[in-house]
Amino acid sequence: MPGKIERSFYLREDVVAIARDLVGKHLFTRYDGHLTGGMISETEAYNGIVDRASHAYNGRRTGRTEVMFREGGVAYIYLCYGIHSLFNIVTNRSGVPHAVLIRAIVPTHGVALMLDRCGRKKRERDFGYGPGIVSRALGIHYSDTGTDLLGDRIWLEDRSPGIDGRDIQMNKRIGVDYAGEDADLPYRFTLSGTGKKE
DNA sequence: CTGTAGATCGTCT
DNA sequence: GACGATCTACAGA
Repeated sequence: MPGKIERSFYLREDVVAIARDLVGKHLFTRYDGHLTGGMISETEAYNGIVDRASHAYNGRRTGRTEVMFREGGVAYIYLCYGIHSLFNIVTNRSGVPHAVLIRAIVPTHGVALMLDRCGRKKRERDFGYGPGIVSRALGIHYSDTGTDLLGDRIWLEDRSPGIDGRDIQMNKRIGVDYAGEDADLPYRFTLSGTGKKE
């Protein structure tokens, strides 16, 4: 399948640059032969052991965060608020726990199935916005953590070479007030016009 | 339109 | 035993 993003993309040093580059890429899943996917429209970078907002801050290495220390190109998915599976992409080489949270997609493939998974009757304009919704729509469960993103279950493709850097907005991350000054770092990237409002 | 309460459970203390 | 990298429903204006 041409266009699948290769390992080297995930192995780069700069997780913030990777988060920016992921905006406009496509994320796909295939469960039981059912293809669903969309264009990534919002991401957040989590910069490893020096980032108070990261689960791996200060080298915290537990059963849950262990997968973040693996070589880039695998999924880190964890349960939030007992309800939501949040999907992250592990980056950098083995031992460096960098990750990028996918906060929103613009659904493109298997939209009817995604609506059904989310219990929606019709497609609202902002369907696909929100990290919990992204996983639910794509069928991703936190038990999928560790899945290799070069396999045929969850993967990424480069289908939008025309994304203009000027269309990507940079802002502070959401829901990380506990992180002190690091909560103000401009590690969130949004494609213009795809936010929750407007 | 805005604000807020409640859901719900794996993980870490 | 407390707490989330959240979402929805519902109340009030």
